[in-house]
Amino acid sequence: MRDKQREETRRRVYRSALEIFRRDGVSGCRIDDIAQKAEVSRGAFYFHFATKDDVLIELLREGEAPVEEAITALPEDTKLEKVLEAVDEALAKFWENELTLWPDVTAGALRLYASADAREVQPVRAALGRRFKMAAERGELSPVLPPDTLSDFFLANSLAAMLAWCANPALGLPVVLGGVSHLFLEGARGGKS
Amino acid sequence: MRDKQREETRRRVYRSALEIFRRDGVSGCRIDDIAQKAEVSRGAFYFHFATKDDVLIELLREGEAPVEEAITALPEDTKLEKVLEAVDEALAKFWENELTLWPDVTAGALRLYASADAREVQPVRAALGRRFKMAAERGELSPVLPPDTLSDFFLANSLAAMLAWCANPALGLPVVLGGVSHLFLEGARGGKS
DNA sequence: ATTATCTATAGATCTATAGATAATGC
DNA sequence: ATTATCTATAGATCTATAGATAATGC
Repeated sequence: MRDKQREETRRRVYRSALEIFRRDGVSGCRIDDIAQKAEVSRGAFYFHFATKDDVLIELLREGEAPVEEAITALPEDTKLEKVLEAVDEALAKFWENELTLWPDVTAGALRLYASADAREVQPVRAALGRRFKMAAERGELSPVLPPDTLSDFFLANSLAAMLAWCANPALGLPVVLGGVSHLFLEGARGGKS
Repeated sequence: MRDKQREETRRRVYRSALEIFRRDGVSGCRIDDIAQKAEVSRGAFYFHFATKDDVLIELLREGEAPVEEAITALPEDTKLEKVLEAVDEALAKFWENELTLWPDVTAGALRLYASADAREVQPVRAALGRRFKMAAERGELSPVLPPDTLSDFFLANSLAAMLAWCANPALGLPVVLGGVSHLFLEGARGGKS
């Protein structure tokens, strides 16, 4: 009962915060406005979230779920190329309409990964790492670099692509992600078909 | 005389801000401490820099100069591989000891590039774009993607590599940048030697 | 009775701006 | 005289925390 109440308030604060972020920008908005929309005191915001960035990190975590599901939904022997296509599609679907928030989300993510808490659960990283390993065993990848490293490069690459897309959104997120992935795979294959 | 005075104060505020940023973190530090170290009023900080991020953007701009010089110092017919090596070296030299600041610098850069001011001078982007174009004419690159696009991908790639390096600095920045560039070139060549 | 959730609020810090000072232009 | 640089400070907003309330555990 208490748990339910807390989660309900937390979600209300969370959704209100994202609304206000989209309207006024993350750094420009006032916590008071978020609290007012959620019909709680300003203190309640800080009870649930230490900073504005923590709201964005929760959004980032929610965005990981569909990507992880897209990976695990595929048979284990799926060619890596198809796995990466699925990742791109899931990423694009979730973030395509968050152009305004994405720079701040990334900034928050950076602070998170650079901090000590980076050792927390990273479901997408783990799931994708497994697929890269299997692909390497099937001979789909150049053996020059370890599959773990390649997997991390791929994710960093996609992140960078989304930044590039923010600066110049005309191309559309699916096209940008697809282009970068193609380039990456060419390099990772290292001459192999 | 007035100009000289202003620039001197501005530089003192700039250097003090970076010192305090490194000591207390960007979001954690107080403007008062910066102003006190620079021996000016807090208002003087805001006179020269609208926000803390603007100080970081100035650092980013200063970091572009040595990279641009490293590019233009090479003969025009230098192989692209050598150009990228020079870029990596200049990047690593400037940022290697800024591990603490780099996540915040990137975050500031994102806000800049996502904003309307993104149309400002981007000397590195221009200089590197020229080299990619010349390399394409010499047949060093796959003709699948336009050289401009490849050039932007390379920069985004290096940015992503520096993020990855922040999360896991054990490898050392030159190694990480070199690895990513190698991977990129393999892909950009598209099977060509 | 104890604890988790949230409110109310004091004190810290920031942002915006009116005004002081000294250099510049005429 | 006018303008650019900087200071002083009022008002806005945030952060930290003491205390109220209501659910939980015994």
